[in-house]
Formats: sequence, structure tokens, C-alpha cells
Amino acid sequence: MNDSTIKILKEILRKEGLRYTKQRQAVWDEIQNSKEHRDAEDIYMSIRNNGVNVSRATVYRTIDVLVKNRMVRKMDVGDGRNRYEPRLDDAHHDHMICIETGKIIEFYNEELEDLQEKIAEENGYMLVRHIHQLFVKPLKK
Amino acid sequence: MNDSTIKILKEILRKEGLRYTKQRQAVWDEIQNSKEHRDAEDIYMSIRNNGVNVSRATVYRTIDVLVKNRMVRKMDVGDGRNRYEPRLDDAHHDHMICIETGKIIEFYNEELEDLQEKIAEENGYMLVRHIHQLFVKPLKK
DNA sequence: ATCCGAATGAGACTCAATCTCAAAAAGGGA
DNA sequence: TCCCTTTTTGAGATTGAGTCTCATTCGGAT
Repeated sequence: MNDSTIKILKEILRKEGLRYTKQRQAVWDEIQNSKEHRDAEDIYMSIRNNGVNVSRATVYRTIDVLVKNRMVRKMDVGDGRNRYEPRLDDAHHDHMICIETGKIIEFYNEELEDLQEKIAEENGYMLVRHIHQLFVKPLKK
Repeated sequence: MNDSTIKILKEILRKEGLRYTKQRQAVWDEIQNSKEHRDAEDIYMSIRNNGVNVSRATVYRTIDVLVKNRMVRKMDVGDGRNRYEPRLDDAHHDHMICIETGKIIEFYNEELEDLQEKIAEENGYMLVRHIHQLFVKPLKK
């Protein structure tokens, strides 16, 4: 909803040869405004509740563009529904999911990142991306 | 198809209060005999081709029991179909997936395992399990 | 303001996985 | 071995996330 992110979106759409539409803006606003890990249906419903007419197809199509251009991160929590979160000047991080409460905790560990690259290289590969989720439960006090 | 794994399966079924059937044996045989990372449809078709009558429902139901009892590992490669591999006295490992060839490489790194436990604990949690996949591409020579 | 290709939306479709429930099979007891 | 009760099975229906279709609408360059 603020000027600078509107400019960023317009820039990306131009780069991709796509047009700027209110639906695309609405999808980006919706993801960007709440820093949660939300699923597509949730994003779709929120946009409609805000009074913007949009279809599921458009939500999914727009998310793909945003993911491709690194404005949104797509994450698989293992329950069949992908979650999305904004990644505007956001440092990389992985996720820890509490199996008792469902709470999602973000974490980042430099050593872990380096180790992954090292492992890929030792096998003759270059690391492109990774999926890393820790399923945890609270420590007994 | 060998005696010792038949005994193991029977033992697990008894523990779970389930009956021993040729379909359940066939699912376990099929997964256990090929050390590949296979999807449910593939396992289902192979069993039928071996002349054992089985349904998809039974394949999925049996896999659930095997996964729960740590005889089979379920892995999400990110393409919508889960893969399964036997884990009989199999040491834990993670996977590296080549985005150019689709090849799946197994790896294990002690340091990585320790680090994950440490990260969970630093956040007040205990590590239960994890998903870790590296998406890689071949290094240029 | 016009025009044309791109974007949208309603709903059909896909596909893995799950569910339903009548019929078949397991396995304990006599 | 033959019952008998309970579990398991299988064919096909169903679910649900995500994708596709295509007639209609819209963006934006001129």
C-alpha cells in the first residue's frame, strides 16, 4: 500500500513484460502487509474481504510471478498447502515448526548455510536452493 | 521375501493390533526389494505386475503403517508426489536433488545433524524430525 | 479515444491421496 | 476342520490444492 513497494512491483512487472493491474497489486499488498506464513486460500479470502474482486487463478498466477522475482518465499510445511511470506530485503532464514502448537519459528545459522554449500560441492554440485524444516516440540522444564 | 523381514512385519502388525495379509506383505516386499525412491503409484503398479491383487487404498494404508513404524521413510521432493524408501537398519540420511537431471543423491553429515539439534535447543525446543533437501546443479568443469 | 494483445474470472479439470461400504478374508475357538 | 466375529480389502466416489480454458474485460501505447 506504500509508494516504494508499488514502484518495486511495477518494475518487476515491466521487466517480465506483464501489465500492472489492481489484482496483482492486491495480491502483493496482502502478502506484504502481514508478515505471516499464509496459504493461498487465506490470501484469496482476505483480498475479497477487502473488497477487491479477484479469482483463485489470479492469486496463484500472481504468486508465481512474485516467487520467481524473489518478492515472496514459498514454503512447504508438509501438510499439502504451501505457505507464502514476503521477503522484501529480508535475510534468508529457515523454519522450525512446533508439532504441538503449530507455531512457526524462523531461524538463521551461518554455519549451517556454509555446511550445505560444502556438502553440495563435495559431491560435485553447486547449491541452488534448499528446503530445511525442523519439526520440534517444547523442552520439558 | 526373506524370512527375517517377514518376521519383522508380522511383529509390527501384531504390535499395532493389525492382521497379517498378503497385500501388506506385498507392499513391504515391493518397497524393501528396491532401494529406490519410489512413489505410491509406482509401487502399486509393480505389485500388480507381480500378480498380486491390491488396491491403491491398501497401498496407501499400508505405507502409513510402515512409515509410522519406521520401516519406510516418506520424503517430499517438492513435485507433489511423495517418495518412499526402505529404512531397515538404515542409517539416517538427507537428500540432494539435481535440478537438471532429477537424480537423487543421499548424504549424511554428522556436523549438520548436531547443528540442527543445537539450533532447536537454543530456541527452547527438542528436535523430533526434520526435512532437509538440497536442490543442486552440476559444477561446471 | 481507439485498438489490440494481455489479464481476468468462473468453473472445469487434474492428480495425489483419502474415504465409503459391501464383500472377502483372517484367525481364534470348538 | 468349520464357525463366527472382526478386520481388511477394493472399486470407485470424493476431496482439495493447484492449474487450465476461453469468452470477456482491461491496460496502456499510439
